[in-house]
Amino acid sequence: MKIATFNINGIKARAQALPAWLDDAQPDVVLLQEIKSVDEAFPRDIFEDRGYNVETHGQKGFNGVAILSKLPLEDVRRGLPGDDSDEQARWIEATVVGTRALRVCGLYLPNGNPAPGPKYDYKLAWMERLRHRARDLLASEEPALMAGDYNIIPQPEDAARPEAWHKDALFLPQSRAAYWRIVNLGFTDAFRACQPAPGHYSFWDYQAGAWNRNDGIRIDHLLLTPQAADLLRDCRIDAEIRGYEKPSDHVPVWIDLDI
DNA sequence: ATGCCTCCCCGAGGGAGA
Repeated sequence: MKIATFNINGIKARAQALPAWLDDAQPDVVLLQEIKSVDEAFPRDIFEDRGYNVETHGQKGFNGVAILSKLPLEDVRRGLPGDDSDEQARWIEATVVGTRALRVCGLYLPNGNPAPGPKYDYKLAWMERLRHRARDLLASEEPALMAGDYNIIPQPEDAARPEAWHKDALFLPQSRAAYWRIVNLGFTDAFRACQPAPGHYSFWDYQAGAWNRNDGIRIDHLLLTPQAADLLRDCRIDAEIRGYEKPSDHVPVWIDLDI
């Protein structure tokens, strides 16, 4: 089973590039971030015509997450637990019903800049809520994953120019500590498990020719529970589509699970 | 680089992103 995460930076702006990638890559499940659309305006037909079930958790203007799945989806839940006053659409989860059930969680973790400030406080608070959900997910002892745009550069080797990010919310020690506090509960970073080498990125800024200079960062991650990690066959980044027509600033990261 | 693009809101220029 091929499962991808992809921050598309607006469904309207990606109405060509996203289907083109789907037709080429043929993922079974896709976790989308930054759909920047309300549920009613999401172009479900594009995906249903290709055999995907579609579940969205959108909001007007920005944020918004979705799940596409060729297999049935059950027990869909929207919103990260822990703060009923949080109205930002950054979390959706569901069970993919195949030969064996797989719980998939799609997330768009807050950027947090500028740090310090209220946006950074929100990021750290959101990560603490994420830690609680992660802990419960591990306790289930089922194959499960949390995948999406984490807005975290885990290690210096995950940035082409780590020195440029030292004061950034994506790389501050406090941000990385919060990320590792979650991973170290018992998750496997699927990409690092398959590819130990530095120099692999999932985001390149639109500005200053970042793609042409390969000035990237790796911030889109798939974290697997032990029961899912046991099924991991491969993990790759489809970097080449960053150079295609009207790309997102992120590219897809995907895993192949033996399920 | 406290921002060189791009996306969204709308129907001008500002917020947000990373």
